[in-house]
Amino acid sequence: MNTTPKRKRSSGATVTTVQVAEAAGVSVATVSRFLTGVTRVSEAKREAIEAAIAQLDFKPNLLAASLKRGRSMTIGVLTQDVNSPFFTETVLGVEAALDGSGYEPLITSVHWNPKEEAERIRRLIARRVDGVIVLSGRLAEPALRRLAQQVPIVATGRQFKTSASPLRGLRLDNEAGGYLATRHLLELGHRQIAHIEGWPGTCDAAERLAGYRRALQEFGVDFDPHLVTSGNFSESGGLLAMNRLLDSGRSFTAVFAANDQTAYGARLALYRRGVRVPEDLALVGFDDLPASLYTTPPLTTVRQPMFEVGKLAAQTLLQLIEGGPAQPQMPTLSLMVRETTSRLR
Amino acid sequence: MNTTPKRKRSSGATVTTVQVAEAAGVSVATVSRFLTGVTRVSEAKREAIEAAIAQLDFKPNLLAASLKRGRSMTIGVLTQDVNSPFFTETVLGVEAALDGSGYEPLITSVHWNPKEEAERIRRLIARRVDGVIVLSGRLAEPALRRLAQQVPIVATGRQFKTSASPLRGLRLDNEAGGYLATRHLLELGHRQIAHIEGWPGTCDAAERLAGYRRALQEFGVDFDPHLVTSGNFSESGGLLAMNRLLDSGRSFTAVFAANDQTAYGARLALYRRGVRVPEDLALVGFDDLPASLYTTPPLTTVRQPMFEVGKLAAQTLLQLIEGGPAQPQMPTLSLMVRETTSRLR
DNA sequence: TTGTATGCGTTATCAC
DNA sequence: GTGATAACGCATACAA
Repeated sequence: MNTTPKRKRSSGATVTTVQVAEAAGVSVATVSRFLTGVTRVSEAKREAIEAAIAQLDFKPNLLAASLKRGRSMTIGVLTQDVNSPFFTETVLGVEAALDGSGYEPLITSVHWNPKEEAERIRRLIARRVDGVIVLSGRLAEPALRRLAQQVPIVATGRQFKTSASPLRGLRLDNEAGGYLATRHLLELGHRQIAHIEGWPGTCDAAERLAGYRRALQEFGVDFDPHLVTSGNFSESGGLLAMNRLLDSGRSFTAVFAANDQTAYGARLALYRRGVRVPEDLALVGFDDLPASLYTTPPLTTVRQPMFEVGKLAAQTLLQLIEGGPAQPQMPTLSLMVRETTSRLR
Repeated sequence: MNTTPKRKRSSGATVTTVQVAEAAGVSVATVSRFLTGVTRVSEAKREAIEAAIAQLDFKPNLLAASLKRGRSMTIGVLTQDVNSPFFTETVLGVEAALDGSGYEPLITSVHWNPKEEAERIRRLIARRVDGVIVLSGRLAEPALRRLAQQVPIVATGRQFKTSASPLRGLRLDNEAGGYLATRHLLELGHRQIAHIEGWPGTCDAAERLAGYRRALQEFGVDFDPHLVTSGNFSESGGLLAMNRLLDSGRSFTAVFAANDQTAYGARLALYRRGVRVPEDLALVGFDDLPASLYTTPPLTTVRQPMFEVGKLAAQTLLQLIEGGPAQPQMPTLSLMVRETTSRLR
């Protein structure tokens, strides 16, 4: 130990259970019992301890407790982008589910970087989190499975082969969402429906496209590859894609964008060119971000119940930690009909 | 200890430095030195330790290290709403500043609730975080100052009387922002300029209003209280306020909204009534949220450099932790002229 | 450079 | 119900 007392807070040295015990005239064990509530403590000692704690301004050290217990009562939450409503809404759901459970979330963001993702999980494990929730992770399944041997993991937006290891995937039916969006347009009379894809190569993008194709087929509309152009789930991607579509010379009366952000970008491209929505062109998004209620006009979109997904992820993880079975039932997608779609005239 | 081994991971019992030391044929101290890098270790032992670590799949326990060191190398970040771009952008700045410093952020959200805020900080202290960053906190100064005696705290969106305790406030000049927004409208020829206030009673709201009044005065325009109506920094508040303004019968050609979200709501009210922006009415926001680049049309707004604020907050906190002086220089606000404002015709 | 011994603050085991 | 005491896993003062 240093002789100089390492710059402590004003109150001087840290006060520990030992000092509380001394001041209260009991043993540390009793103080600990009082704190954890695991065993009954007599009324007299209880009061003495309470007084001592108040007088000394004692704050229990969770670090020490966690070390001893072997559990930290924290769960790590990895988000790709703290700046995206899509993720933050899920985090809200996680927080809601954890509230009152005794567990606390430890949120970090990894910026869509799989290497950073693995590194973060390792550091969380080093911190001895009791479980990890990965939102829309990009880490390969084998790597994830290896990590799951050290700590239970629940990942959203993914599916895994087996549920042997404490690893669960929570995946919404994106194909059904794409189908819902496209069918809505078809029902409104549209037949020339373009699609701005999501990030090429991702499951989400592929499944939404598949749903789009299934709806077309169901209505007897031929699939036209020229009406499909790729985006990247971002506003700028949507803007560029919309411009490409407009410049292609193909005619179309509706657009299904792979997500809301893509739709926002597409909307701006249309505004710039004086194309009215929905009079000249119908537009449907995917996600139902909070902002979609206040776009001009409010966006028709497929609602992803991310709050519920977050809640479910946390509940599933808790079950995994307790050693339960954990076979979660996924919520379903729904269509939010607003003002960017109207009957074809 | 339980006789049942408390459900350990597949690899069996946790592997510690002791076992690594045994396997490598050295002492625990040497293993520790290898891990921390505080002292040189001979090449031979170093290799032996590395081999042992790899073979045993050893993961250092940060909890134990933190307990021993008295520092956890984590800093707590309190955000009011993980779901708001305003906060999440600040968090990004914090992460950027912390990156490479050895410290890791521990993010939690407290939903604008001062009681929860205090409780969260206490729990963070229990976890022995080395510092706390509070984003737009609502906790009263005395309470905050008391907590700051236990751990250094940096709070954004606030100012404090003295800098005696390890507590710093980081506040942007909101008055200057309100002035900037209003002057822009005045320069475009507008004279009847309405204002939708922020949350009544908050500093931010009051200062932005003050800036609005100063600009009016500077241009010799009388302040008309009927052109000011209160909002609450949210979309729905902006929508309601805009409707009130429109229904009041007063004439005005421009609106300065207290923040971007308010402007989004106002924009929707205008769309619903067929009022064109900016042809019929100019609109200015405050914050420059990422979404404001993609509204229809893109929103003219006052940019709050929240990323920089987050960075500055983290840097200031780090200095506080090291015991430095820490008198941060705040960045300034700027106007982002986009497409919701035009010259009065 | 390396090893020994001790302690960080708490919880859990055991005997009373 | 209560009190000694031994861990939890790691870092460091000290001696070598």
